[in-house]
Amino acid sequence: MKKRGDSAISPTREEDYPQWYQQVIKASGLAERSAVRGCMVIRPWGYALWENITSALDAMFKATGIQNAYFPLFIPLSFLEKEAEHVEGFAKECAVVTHHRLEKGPDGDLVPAGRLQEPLVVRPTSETIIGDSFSRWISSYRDLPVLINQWANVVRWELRTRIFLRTSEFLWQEGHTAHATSGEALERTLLMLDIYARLAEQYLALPVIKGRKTASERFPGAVDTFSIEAMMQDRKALQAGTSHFLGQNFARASGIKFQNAEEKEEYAWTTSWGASTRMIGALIMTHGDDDGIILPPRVASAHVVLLPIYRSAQDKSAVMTYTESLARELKEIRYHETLLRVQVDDRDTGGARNWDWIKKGIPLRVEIGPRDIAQNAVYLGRRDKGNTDKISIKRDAFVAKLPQLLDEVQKNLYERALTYRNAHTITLDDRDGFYSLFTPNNADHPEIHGGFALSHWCGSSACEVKLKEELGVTIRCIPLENPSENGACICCGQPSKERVVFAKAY
RNA sequence: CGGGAAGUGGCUCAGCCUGGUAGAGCACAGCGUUCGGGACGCUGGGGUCGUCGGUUCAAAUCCGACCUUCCCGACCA
Repeated sequence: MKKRGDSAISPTREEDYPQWYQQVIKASGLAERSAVRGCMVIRPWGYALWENITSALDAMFKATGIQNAYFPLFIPLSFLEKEAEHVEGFAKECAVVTHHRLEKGPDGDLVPAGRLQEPLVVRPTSETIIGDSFSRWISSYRDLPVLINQWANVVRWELRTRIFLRTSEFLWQEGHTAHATSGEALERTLLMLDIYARLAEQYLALPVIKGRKTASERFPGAVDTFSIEAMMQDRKALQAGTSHFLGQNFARASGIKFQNAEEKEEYAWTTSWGASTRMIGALIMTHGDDDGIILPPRVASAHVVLLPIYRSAQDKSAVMTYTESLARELKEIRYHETLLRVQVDDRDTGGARNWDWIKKGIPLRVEIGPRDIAQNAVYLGRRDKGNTDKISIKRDAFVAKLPQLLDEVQKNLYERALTYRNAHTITLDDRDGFYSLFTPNNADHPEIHGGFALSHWCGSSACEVKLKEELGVTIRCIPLENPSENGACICCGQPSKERVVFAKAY
């Protein structure tokens, strides 16, 4: 027997967190790097997870009156030039299409030909092209609100990519709405933020902080940006969804005007909001352990795998019959809004088979052998427990308890994550303590350190810049549910009325 | 884009300093023995050593350029 380490993934989180992240993804079969710079291939196990996330989100959107639509991948360059701050923020890091044909070159290679009169930008986000449609769809207050979402891919030519967290191309949804009043638009902005928080907490088992971004972290062209922020196991913050109140800035840029009930012409008030495949990165880094990823049952690519165990051909036929009948029975069981997703793995690959599923993060593993059949039972392992922590349970009881069992796993994951976040969220008022929290002991190979610091901030961007330069720490958000409290800025000591969340971030 | 490291069968890597046309472990296929177990034995398939160019009788090995990946930083809508 080949000896392996105590854990399936090497290095462990403690040893090298960034490397652990890469290895966990590789071992899980969620995704892999592609031949194209900075772009990933999402494999079936990862795409199933994404589909479960999207269908949950999509249902929540539609429940609030959102309709899906689709807009072009290409945006005329001039569109991006319409909103001044938007130009500032998006001028860089875009893929640009300049030609529309390939011709055979002198060496037999293909060379671009047919130069476009106006270059097309591969959408980094679609405010401008959707705004163009909105400007034609809207002419009266009776046309409002317009509530649109699109599921799409976008391209941002990031300099440093990381699978799921920041890839050149990624999948997301972007919602765009237009309203007759500022108040209604703001309400929509916050409603969508709530939906993201609900998705994170109830489906992904990620505790998040809802908050407002500071001016320097705001979406270019937005009046106000809100986000949900989660803590990863290296104690860095990850923004898992954003919702923007755009005021009338984009309406003005795209000419989205309407006549109000008083017959006066007005610009519409717009919002935009998005969540992406990055959420999968958040899920991996929040729940993963040194044996791989752990999928929360509400979105898991599959809920349970049946692992038949047999020796003789005779055993095999009995075990397979039992396994298949159990699989059929399980597939009928409802779990929240779906049916149970059941896998049967009858490969004869010894113990490696069990480890494969551990690394894939499936919530429940069920072994079925002659011994179990004799007792009309199954042998059950939970991914949120140790890999040898398995129990025998009567088949009937197992079937009856399954949804409840999955909910226990779901709850356990959420509570573990919340406990971790709370343990590393520190209320800090002294500057030295703040600096030591965010300074690693080994600068060349930083250990896991830091956390969320709840500290006062005077409101000046000078202090933000200073802390970012000296510590690499930024204000992740100003929590929405924030008690008013008098204090002194952690950086400059000027008076402050509330605490904000400081952290290192992805 | 700046600093650092690296690119050799699917994966992890050795070989490179001291040039002579490829190795290991894992994975994979077949057979046998096992088996509630990340099993063992035997046999076998698979790589023109990131790309292009240079030096040389000869290059994975030396030189140059480029590409890509990873880490840190800047950037991150």
